[in-house]
Amino acid sequence: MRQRINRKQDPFLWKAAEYEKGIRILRQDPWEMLITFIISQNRNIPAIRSSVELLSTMCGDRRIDRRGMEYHVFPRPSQIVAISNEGLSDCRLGYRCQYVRAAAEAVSDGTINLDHLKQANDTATMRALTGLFGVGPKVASCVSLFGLHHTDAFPVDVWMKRILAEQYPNGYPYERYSPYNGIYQQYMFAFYRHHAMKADCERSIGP
DNA sequence: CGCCAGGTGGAGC
DNA sequence: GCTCCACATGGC
Repeated sequence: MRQRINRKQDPFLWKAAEYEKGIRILRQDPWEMLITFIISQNRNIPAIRSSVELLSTMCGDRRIDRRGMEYHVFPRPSQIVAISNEGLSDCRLGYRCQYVRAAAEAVSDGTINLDHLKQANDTATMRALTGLFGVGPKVASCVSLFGLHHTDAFPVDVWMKRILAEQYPNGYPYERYSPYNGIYQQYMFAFYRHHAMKADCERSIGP
């Protein structure tokens, strides 16, 4: 995946790919990606995890692991549709309650078929996903990349906006890197976050 | 306490 | 098209 990155042409991406070469994109479940990324908007990671746990505990199937520990799997669409508004609100979803419900209903009643989108082209996929209430380009591209394995999907969140502004003030060469824009986005994102974290630590604890 | 968080819909231009 | 802004809630 790194072979088409030119060291002199794009030193930032080269270095990011070198540092983060072990990173992998999983083939996660598109339905779970859709709901978790809807939940993720305008929140930090601990708050996102909390809501996903609450939602699963509230209506996901119970299972017992090999050590006898009980846990809940991620709910199916019909299970989320069945939750009352009060129940959804108890998951601390805030104003995203209506987005989660709308998405669950659309998947549940067949308005959108996430599995079919695996074979669809990127444009059709983005159009279908952003047609859902509460799903914009960021969430749609995350579902495409992590859930549908569309390697060219390029999620732009607050961190990617910073990267693009700092490292690519004259524009990012999407065409050059197609169809691997999503893979390279992951290199850049991880690299930037790791260095931002490191910088934060050094500031707070000293050199 | 105030600001920010892996954004989006809606209003106004 | 584009630029503002409200939005619920929690972390720090």
